[in-house]
Amino acid sequence: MTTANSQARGRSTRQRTAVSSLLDEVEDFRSAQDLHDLLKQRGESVGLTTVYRTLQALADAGEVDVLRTQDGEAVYRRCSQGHHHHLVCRACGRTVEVEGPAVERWAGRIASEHGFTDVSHELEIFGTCGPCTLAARG
Amino acid sequence: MTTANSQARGRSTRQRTAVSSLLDEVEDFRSAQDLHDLLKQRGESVGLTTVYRTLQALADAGEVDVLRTQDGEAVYRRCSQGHHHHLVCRACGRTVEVEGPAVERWAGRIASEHGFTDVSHELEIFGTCGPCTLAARG
DNA sequence: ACGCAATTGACAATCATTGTCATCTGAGTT
DNA sequence: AACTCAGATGACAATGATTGTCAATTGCGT
Ligand SMILES: [Zn+2]
Ligand SMILES: [Zn+2]
Ligand SMILES: [Zn+2]
Ligand SMILES: [Zn+2]
Repeated sequence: MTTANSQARGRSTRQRTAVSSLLDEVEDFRSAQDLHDLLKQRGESVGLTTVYRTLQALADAGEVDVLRTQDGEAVYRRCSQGHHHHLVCRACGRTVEVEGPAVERWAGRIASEHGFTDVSHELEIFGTCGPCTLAARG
Repeated sequence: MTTANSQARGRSTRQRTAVSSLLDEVEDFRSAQDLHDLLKQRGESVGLTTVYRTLQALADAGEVDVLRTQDGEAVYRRCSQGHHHHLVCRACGRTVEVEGPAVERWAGRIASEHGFTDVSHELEIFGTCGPCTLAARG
């Protein structure tokens, strides 16, 4: 019989461990390619295809958040579990998780008022963080 | 001298007119490829490259809104001028423009609380519209 | 140690988007 | 109306992220 606790997470491999623990250390949103390069630098080389698949699996499992940069590239970040949004610095990528219960309610109400079902939403706030604001002033 | 009123909009060509007036008629978010196909159907054929360039110009001029589908494809729609958000059907693209003054205030407050400046935000609500919900039930 | 299904990764394939560049054309000028 | 030429077009190639393929590898239960 299977050891019951590994919640449909598949086998434990060197590659998955490497990707997962890298995500624990990096705190900004990063592309699959970025993460792949970082792994190579650290000598924990993992095939690019595997990086993509692992990230996808983690995203499906809700363990990482995915969003898209302005040019459509997917970027990943390990976030806290519950539903939340992001305040992201355009200059350096610094990210703060934020919550807005009122926004959640508002979105749900708007959607149902218009007869939409199976509702979800995406909300990101972009700006220039304190340090970057200072840096930009010289 | 130039006729002064054409606000840096470039020349008036058959192709640009075709794309622009197509956008007036279509009310959902559509990809460049979709719009290109629609034009072909209508006998107003326009090169795909030109469709892309025209959409980009319109987007830069703030005359169309752009957002990305879940798989990263850019979709375009002629919207009203002011700041607003969208309620979009995942299945058919049907779109409703929505406003949320409270959300605007919330986003600004959150950002300044964290020392961010030059703030903007993106907010889209996704769901299945009434007709598509019915269709999905058979 | 054994056996096999899950996993990996080099490589090819896909697909939206952008770059190239020879050709065409809008719109002033004569 | 004919002339000019910078801006515009479009067929085609190139890019770049992501996904598909499949033979070789490996985790893990036996
Ligand atoms: Zn910053
Ligand atoms: Zn939310
Ligand atoms: Zn619909
Ligand atoms: Zn807003």
